[in-house]
Amino acid sequence: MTQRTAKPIPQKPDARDDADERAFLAAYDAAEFPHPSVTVDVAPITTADGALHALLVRRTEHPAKGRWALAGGFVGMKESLDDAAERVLATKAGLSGIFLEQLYTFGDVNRDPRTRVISVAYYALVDHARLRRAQPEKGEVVVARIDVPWEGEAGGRVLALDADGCELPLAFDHADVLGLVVKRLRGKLDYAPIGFQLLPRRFTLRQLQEVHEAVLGRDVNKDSFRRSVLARGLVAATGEMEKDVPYRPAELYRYVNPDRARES
Amino acid sequence: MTQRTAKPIPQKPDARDDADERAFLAAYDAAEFPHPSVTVDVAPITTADGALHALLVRRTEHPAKGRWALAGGFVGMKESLDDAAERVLATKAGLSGIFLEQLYTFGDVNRDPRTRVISVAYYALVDHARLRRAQPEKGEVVVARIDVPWEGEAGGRVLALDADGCELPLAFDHADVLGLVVKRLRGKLDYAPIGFQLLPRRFTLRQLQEVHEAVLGRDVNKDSFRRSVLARGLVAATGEMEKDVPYRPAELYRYVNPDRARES
DNA sequence: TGAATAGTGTCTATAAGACAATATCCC
DNA sequence: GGGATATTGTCTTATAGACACTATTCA
Repeated sequence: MTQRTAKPIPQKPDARDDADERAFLAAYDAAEFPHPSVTVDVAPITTADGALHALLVRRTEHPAKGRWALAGGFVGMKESLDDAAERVLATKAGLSGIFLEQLYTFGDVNRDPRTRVISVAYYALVDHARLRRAQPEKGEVVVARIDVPWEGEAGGRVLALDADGCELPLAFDHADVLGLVVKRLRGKLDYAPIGFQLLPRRFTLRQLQEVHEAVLGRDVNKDSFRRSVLARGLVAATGEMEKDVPYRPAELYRYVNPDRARES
Repeated sequence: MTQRTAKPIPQKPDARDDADERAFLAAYDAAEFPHPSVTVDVAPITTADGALHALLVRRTEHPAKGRWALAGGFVGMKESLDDAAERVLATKAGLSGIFLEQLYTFGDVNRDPRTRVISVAYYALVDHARLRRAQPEKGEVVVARIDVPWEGEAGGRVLALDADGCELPLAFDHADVLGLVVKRLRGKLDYAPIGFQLLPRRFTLRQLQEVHEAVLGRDVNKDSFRRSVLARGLVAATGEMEKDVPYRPAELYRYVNPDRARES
């Protein structure tokens, strides 16, 4: 899912230190001091109608009851952060097997009224049709348009809007999280192959361009976009053509991992 | 320090919901389930002799006693992550008032042999002279050369070397943390003003170029580097000149915040 | 045939790399 | 003066944007 995985820690073969360390660990009491709660919050993101959209879940319990939130949940004691994010995405948003990456960890003292909660935020990228079909095990979800009033490239104050353009009230600091998602995606789009994650496996170059425009929030030059995408060798033509379009159909492309080892 | 700060959550003025939520919060017991420990680990980074260096502290206690680690500590219950990082940097590394930014959160289940520990990693950028002078309240520190065997742009397996080129054994997953620091710095260097953080307030363009070369791990073209730095308006000439150099002295420049609001 | 978009070719402006020439310091 | 680096200027090359033109589909 991400490039971070634990490597076994090579232990120095020193018998005295080993016994010493075992004794220390046996006496260690993790409950000696109070610990904060740790949650993961996942923002499932897609593009549609030239804008970024996110799946939000309605909170049925306090705190922030009735507001809209990211898919979140507490991290289990025997569960890595990545695993927790995957689980939350599957149970709270009904999505599995999609691109998922850690974003940032939010740890201000009063960000949750219950108690001290530190939240590790993730974003998930998925094509629009799949996000529309997503149904969680229970609860109400909405695919909200994420509106970032233009503040340079920053991605500042964020609004979530429903299909009628009405603002959806967001829970906790989730507006901040979504703002940072937008900023991160804008920053990564140029050098990381993330646009493909927002499309079905086969796509036209125009669709890819529209994804880029939706993420960046501005038009991109058609000619140089096509040139640079093709020149970088990130896509391969399939020979198939678009169907059921009222104009000349475009060729379908697919994403190719250029040299096997690519950053996630 | 970073751009993330809590905004007050606007509460819907609904009297019944309010009372409802107060009752819920009063009954909430944060200790109902076991919680992981949360730490911050800070990597103080500088450049010297054409390479990245990091300040490491020797562990005097188990676990990983005797090994070298980042400056770390547990996050207090009434302390934000950023505040915790600042405190740890001041007490464990003897550095304050320098650039500090969150990197990534490491949460694999067995990354610490004591118990479940989730670590929010930060990096701090400081000029070389200042890092050399850093003295923590107690404990032994070293400024280690960080050696990243070339793996494309990735920043992979990492070695920490002392002044004699001997490998310093690293504690926990801190080699992974340092690898990600290098990768992040290489990625940000081109578009974020972080090179300046690794230099004193006044510096020559050659010094800035040497910083870029140390971070990127490769030579950069002198002419176009000077051109692009000057064209972007990120630096301003001071009129002062370098002193005590055995060749023609270069002009000293300083970093200028181009239009007030710049990302951190 | 007309509307709409796909796809190609060419020209230009801009940025990056290469290289040469001159300037300025210390020894 | 000699050695070293700073600084400026010019030429070449790669890339991005602009624009024109042809191609292909459906209505």
